[in-house]
Amino acid sequence: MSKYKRHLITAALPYANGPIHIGHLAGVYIPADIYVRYLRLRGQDVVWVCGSDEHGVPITIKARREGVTPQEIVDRYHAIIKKSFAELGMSFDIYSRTTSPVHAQTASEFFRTLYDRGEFIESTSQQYFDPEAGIFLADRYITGTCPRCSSDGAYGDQCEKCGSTLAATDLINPKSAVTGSTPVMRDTNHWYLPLDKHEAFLRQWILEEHKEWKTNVYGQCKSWLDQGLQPRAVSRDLDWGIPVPVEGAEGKVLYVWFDAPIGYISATRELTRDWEKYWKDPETRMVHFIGKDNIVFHCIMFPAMLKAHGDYILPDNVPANEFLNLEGDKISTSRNWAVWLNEYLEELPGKQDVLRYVLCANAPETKDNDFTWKDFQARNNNELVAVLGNFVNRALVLTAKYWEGRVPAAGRLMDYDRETLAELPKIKAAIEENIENFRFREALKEAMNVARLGNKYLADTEPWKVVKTDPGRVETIMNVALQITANIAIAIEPFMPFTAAKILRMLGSEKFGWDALGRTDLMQAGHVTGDVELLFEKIEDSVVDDQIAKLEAAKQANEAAAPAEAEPQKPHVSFDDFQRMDIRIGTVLEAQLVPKTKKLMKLKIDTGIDTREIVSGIAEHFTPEEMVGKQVTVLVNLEPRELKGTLSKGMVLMTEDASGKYVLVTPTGKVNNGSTVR
RNA sequence: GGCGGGUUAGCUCAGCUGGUUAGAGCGCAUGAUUCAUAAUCAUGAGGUCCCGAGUUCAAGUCUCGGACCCGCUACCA
Repeated sequence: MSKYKRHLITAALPYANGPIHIGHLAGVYIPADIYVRYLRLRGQDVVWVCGSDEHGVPITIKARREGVTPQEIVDRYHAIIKKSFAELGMSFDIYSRTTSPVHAQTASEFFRTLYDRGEFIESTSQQYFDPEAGIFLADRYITGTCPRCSSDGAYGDQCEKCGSTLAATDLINPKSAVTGSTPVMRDTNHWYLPLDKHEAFLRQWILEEHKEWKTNVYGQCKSWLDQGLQPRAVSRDLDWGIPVPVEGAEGKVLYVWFDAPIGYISATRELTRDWEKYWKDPETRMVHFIGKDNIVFHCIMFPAMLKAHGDYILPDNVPANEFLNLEGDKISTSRNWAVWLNEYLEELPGKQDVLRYVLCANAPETKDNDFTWKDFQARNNNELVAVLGNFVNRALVLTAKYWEGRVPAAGRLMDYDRETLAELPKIKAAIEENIENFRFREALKEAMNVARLGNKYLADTEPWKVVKTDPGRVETIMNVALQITANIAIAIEPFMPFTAAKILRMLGSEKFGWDALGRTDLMQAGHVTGDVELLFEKIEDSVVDDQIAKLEAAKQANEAAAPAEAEPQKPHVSFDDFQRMDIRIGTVLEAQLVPKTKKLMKLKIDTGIDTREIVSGIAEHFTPEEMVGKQVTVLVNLEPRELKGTLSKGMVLMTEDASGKYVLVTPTGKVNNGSTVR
């Protein structure tokens, strides 16, 4: 750390299509906040930037589904996210957004610089253009008749009826899904960042020079590098995003993964005129806090972009965390299986530090971890209340009782006093060592050891007894206890800033710097402490029971209300089109898993016409045993296709339930094999 | 299937470059204590370190094979 003059810390930009949940917090924001607060306490020059990631396709889809503009979607979630972060005490220097004008300018300039230097591969192709909307159409926004199976409603990238992978130009009678008008062919360009060109550099930089990165990060990078990097497209045909700053690129925007990391730069630029020294001076140390899903973008793609640009520094470390589960299940927005930060803050007011503590103590640093409300309660009651809150309370209550809140003078220290106080610098060193190596849960444990030390000290010295025989000795004991209390306020500040502030209020002290940690003269004799209050309160069973019940209820309500997610209707087909499909009822005679695949099952089906083999992607939802004997609905004249060595002749029709499990479409009564569906 | 990560006490996790009786917090048991939100302190009981083979004087730690879990990716017509 010492060889750097300043620090630039980034936390992954949350995607503005939903609120923040505990998984985001435990994986990214709480560790980052701890790290930043620590650096600031040490008096380091540090800038922490973040903001909402507001471009990309999912936001446009959500907007369309709700019948509002993408801007309305991102405005809504940006506001929610920003507010809840602030309430939790996330100490960003700036929380910006990628729809800001500064970002548009920054991202454009960045792209343009690479473009002008010839860092992109430009690939020209013929692509459909919607003359009515005035935009190029992404493949998926074109529909038409499939050249293979003649069905209507095929998409420009593939036909969902026959499964053929198509080029949009193959479609017969193409239509724009945006306006319904007939698109025309025009030349269009896309830009690719040739990652392969930077492979040698990346290999050296990561695999040789950053062996200290976390094993998951290093391993993931090595895996990508060993497989060989490919050019990656950095533009998309979309009307939501930063326009590609090149003449004739109407209707094209920067790919969200090109755009988003530049958001870090933009945010810094919005924050300070001095932004360049944070991004371009090699004496700046940059650290990206992210989740494991972002490793490739932050370790391969963004560094390649920065390197191609040439002026920028590269990250010194990318401490990616694993994922947090909730009550044994994956956190899922679509299934509403999550603890949302904005709701937590409303329902458990004043408990910011409890959440910060629990999520840090249980952070998924090396592997996926589980958050349970029972654990939340236990950590609050058995650790925060019993160990930390209790010690601070004991020290202050005794002081209030014996000397009306006046700090007593320390007399002659006994060996045990000295030994106890000598622990403080050791704990300080341990916290530093752990935080600097991104081991926050261990660091937090060390910080809590200060309170444990205090509890033990009081139990061993027994001031409540000694006061009857040797009041002078008790003055020394309580002085020591109060020094320990002041040390706690410093040690926990990065982790639990609200509690640290509360302790300082109770002590009647101003904030100490990190260097004060370990000192034993923080509380001066005669100083009068403030009013004593409880740091934490016990959490009753009913509180966590309510939260668990809420989770279950939300999940069930979500499943019941599943139709809200129904796909929009596809374009009309003619009766003739429908009649071309030959759908029959058949019976499964045999079923077996296809070896070396996860999803495929080979079925032998009596269709009434014949007995044929069909390979179906249902192995994760059914066992072969339960398939045998079932009547199923089969599209029998689907063009045969070879799958894993078997010619699959037809398709078994399925739907899925709210949880995503496949459900067979079958007649309600027994019918003859070969009966047609019409 | 390919690749990455993981598998250590009831629970959640540490164990760095292989080396004495494998650690911590919580939980549990017993005892002490009463200043404190019945909180605290001490002591203790809990482990075939996923399985198998190998290298080594010595393996939780290295090598090979296998099982299971989580990601990314391919297969889903």
